[in-house]
Amino acid sequence: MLSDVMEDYLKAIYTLQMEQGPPVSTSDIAEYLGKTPPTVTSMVGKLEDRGLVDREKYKGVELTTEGETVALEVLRHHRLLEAYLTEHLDYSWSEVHDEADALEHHISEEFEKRVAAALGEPEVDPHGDPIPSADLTPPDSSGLSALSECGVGDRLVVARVSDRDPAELEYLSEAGVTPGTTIEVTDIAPFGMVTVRVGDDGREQSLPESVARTIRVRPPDEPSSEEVSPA
Amino acid sequence: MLSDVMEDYLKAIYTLQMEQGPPVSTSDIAEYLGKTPPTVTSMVGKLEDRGLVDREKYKGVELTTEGETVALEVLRHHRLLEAYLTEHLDYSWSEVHDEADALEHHISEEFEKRVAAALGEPEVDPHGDPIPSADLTPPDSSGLSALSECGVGDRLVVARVSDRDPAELEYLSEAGVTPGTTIEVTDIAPFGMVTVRVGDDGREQSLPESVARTIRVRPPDEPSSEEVSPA
DNA sequence: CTTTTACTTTAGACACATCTAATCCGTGGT
DNA sequence: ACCACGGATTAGATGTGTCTAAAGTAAAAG
Repeated sequence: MLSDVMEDYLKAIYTLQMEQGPPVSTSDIAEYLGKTPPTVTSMVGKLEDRGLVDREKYKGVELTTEGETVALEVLRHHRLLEAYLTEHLDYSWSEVHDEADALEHHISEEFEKRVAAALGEPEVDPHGDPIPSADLTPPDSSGLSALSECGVGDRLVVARVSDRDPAELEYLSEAGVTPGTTIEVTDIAPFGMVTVRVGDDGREQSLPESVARTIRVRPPDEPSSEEVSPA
Repeated sequence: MLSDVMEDYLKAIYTLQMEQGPPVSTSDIAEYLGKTPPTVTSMVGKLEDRGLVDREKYKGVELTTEGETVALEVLRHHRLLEAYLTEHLDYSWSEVHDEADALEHHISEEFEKRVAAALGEPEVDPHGDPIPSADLTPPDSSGLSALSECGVGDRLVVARVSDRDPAELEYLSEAGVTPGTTIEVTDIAPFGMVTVRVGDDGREQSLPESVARTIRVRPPDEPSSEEVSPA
């Protein structure tokens, strides 16, 4: 049996691994979770004892296959909940994260199944994040790049936005920068501020580098993917 | 801030007070929650420090108004969840209790509001238990009696059944003994076994005293109440 | 090659919820 | 009245997750 807290650590390590690749440092985990580094050291030790992470002292940690499976399970819960709350309980895009965080550890396998069925076995959540499949094979996120890495003139489709900061989500929602929307980069300022033309109505919108870094984009058209359709 | 565990204690004390009236004994709480008596003594002390229960040592405890409000809030969550799971996620009558127990401590006020709205502000859950109103005034359960206290020949309407034992619920569901159903007591055996004719199809069903004690009934017809209608 | 600096880990403490073992009421039986 | 017995409480220990303060390590800067 794994505690809620352990699940949170595994989810955090997974997320950080996705963002920066392994190994993940103690202080990054601490900052991500709002804990102190000694707390993280202690917890990571317990996770190692259970075979959920590999660790090299003073270097960092990496999820084992088993640890990754747990993280994917939690992430599946989280993202199914986000999708369900948005679709069936009238939550807005920016409200769902905290609710899903609170509930993700406490739903049964049965609940997970029924929510997935009610949604029609979706493959992405409202933010565009991929929902791990029921068999918990790692989802493939290749083919995406960060908006902050793109150049002026690039035409792109928004694939994913971060769900961590409600204020940022609110802003992006207003701006029309949502998964499935086509955008074009019109300017990049020296300090990283990216300006984009959004969708068909030609609105221009500037985004600080810190935000652009959290937006994942893919090339437009090319009939390869499926799910997202501009509403 | 109150822990999940404290909420469970308050809910347990509330339930026991409803069943047997105050004060509630340490060992009854311990048995209800599956804890040992010293654990309960210790927890009850903390609840007293916070002004949630009144206690007389070696006698028992009773909820304060504040403690009762917390219990009602938790109960409202629990019963709204039971109703929602049954109505919108295809749960059966007997499956909902454990899921609701796990989730009741972790839903936000917002979630509570939206679930209540999605259900049309219901006043009873699927077992017939009254759902405390949003303002948390104590629900009125007068006018109900236990099936085990009734006499041969009585015609009654089932008002509530206990949601504690899934096997019992399964059995009652099979038997057609559900809230809103009209029944007639046809026999009472010396050791308390009650036999009833159920609904319109004249099936007879015998229920041990331990079960009959958990079924609450009210007199039939008399246009006074509203919500339950035999489906 | 040494020193500084940034980060990590160890040490020690605390709060919570739980247990077992031992002690302590209070009441019902004699 | 007394005493015994059942139930309640105290005492003391355990496990988890957290913190602050102190010590340790590794890598960059001089």
